[in-house]
Amino acid sequence: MGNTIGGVGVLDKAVDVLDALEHCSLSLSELVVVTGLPRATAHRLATALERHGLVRRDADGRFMLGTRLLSLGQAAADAWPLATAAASALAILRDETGESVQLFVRDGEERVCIAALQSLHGLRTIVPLGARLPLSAGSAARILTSADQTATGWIESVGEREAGVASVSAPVRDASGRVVAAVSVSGPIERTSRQPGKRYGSFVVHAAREIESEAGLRGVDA
Amino acid sequence: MGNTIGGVGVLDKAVDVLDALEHCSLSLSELVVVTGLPRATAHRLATALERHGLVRRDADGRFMLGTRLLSLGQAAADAWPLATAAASALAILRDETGESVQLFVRDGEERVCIAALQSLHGLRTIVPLGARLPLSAGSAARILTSADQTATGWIESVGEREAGVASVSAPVRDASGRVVAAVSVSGPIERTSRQPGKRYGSFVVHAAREIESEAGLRGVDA
DNA sequence: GATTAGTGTCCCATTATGTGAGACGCAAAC
DNA sequence: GTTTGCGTCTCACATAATGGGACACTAATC
Repeated sequence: MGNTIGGVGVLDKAVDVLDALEHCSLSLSELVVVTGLPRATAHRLATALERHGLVRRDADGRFMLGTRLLSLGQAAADAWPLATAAASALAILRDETGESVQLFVRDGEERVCIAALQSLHGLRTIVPLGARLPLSAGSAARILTSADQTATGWIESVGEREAGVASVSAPVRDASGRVVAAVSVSGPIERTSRQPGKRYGSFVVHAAREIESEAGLRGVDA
Repeated sequence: MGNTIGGVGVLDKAVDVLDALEHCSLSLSELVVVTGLPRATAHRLATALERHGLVRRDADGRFMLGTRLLSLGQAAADAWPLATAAASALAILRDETGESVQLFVRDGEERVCIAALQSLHGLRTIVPLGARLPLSAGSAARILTSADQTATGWIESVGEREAGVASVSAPVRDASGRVVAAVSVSGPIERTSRQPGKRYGSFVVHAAREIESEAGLRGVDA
């Protein structure tokens, strides 16, 4: 009733408030505009969230995301054993290739970046931790959607998800062979060339094996 | 009505659910036990949270923190300009001292770790990002509570907050001189000695100055 | 096979709960 | 002084959350 989309219950509205605060701090009035909630309601929800540390206020009284989200975010990251297991392998991969590297998992009809390290170059691809990307484009997306073994063990895409960006991805599989994640290297076409797989493919595949053994997915190391 | 403490509204109960899931994944029945909520209510809340990505379910249907918290956590971290500004100074401090380093800010009657790098030693202090520590103990706590200038510019504590752990902290101040954060180095007494300030004090103070100029708190660099 | 105990899911009458227009106090701007 | 904006709080109202209990299902136990 009233609200356009995605918000009828208290909880939905509360999430709307958090969403609104995700990108920048907001005064109450701004919050009202962004969320479309009545002033009194927005105020009540925001202060309720503040009571739980999910929202905090700066010196000027503006609302912003609270510190509780730091620990919850950290805990959510820990809930993916893969992400921690992949840390060192990703660091090595980043150093080997010099480009940004990511670890994606499927989550519903999207893919989520659960670990990422950025390239040290000035010009680089940036995929922030927690970013939700479509399952319809990008080499990692194809890894996560197709159950097939690729002949090479990796898949490349050039300018598919975003213009000027190329990427190579390899599947991370569990003991039963199911794809549980995708490791990716991505960077500007100018550096990666139009055959990124040729250059980075073997590194990515090796990183995937490394992650599997580190996470204990494949039993014994090899 | 009903619930013991801290939960009467939907929102409070929803937060209870998130709290319950912070440390481990839970089946519905376990969630019921932990939160004290009726089965139907716990189920409704958990699935509602799932709809928003704040909760997800593994293959067995167990509830755990969702991927949405990754991006919210990331956004919450970005909301502290200090944390990002401090990144390089903290890395240098960690390398100089070899010990774990943290950046704390006051949040209500607690202090929160908004940035941390762990020592590379096997034996090390671990203060996870987002950790909430008391304002009553530890060198960083004293920095955040006392507005005074210390003669040395740093404060040390030995075995105060936790046995066997010593730490040195220095204040990070804004343009008006108000303490906005505390930089800390902490490690096992065996390595830091009982006078950690002597060894690390100047490094910590220098890091604090570095963070101030990087964050633009002090106007011109110096 | 029948029984029991344990899941997760869903319904629906009841009422507790959140609602939001409007009043209020306080600044700063005009 | 007046006006305009802000955040905050109240309170009669009815919407929206509630939770006991029914249901389907699986896995032990008899």
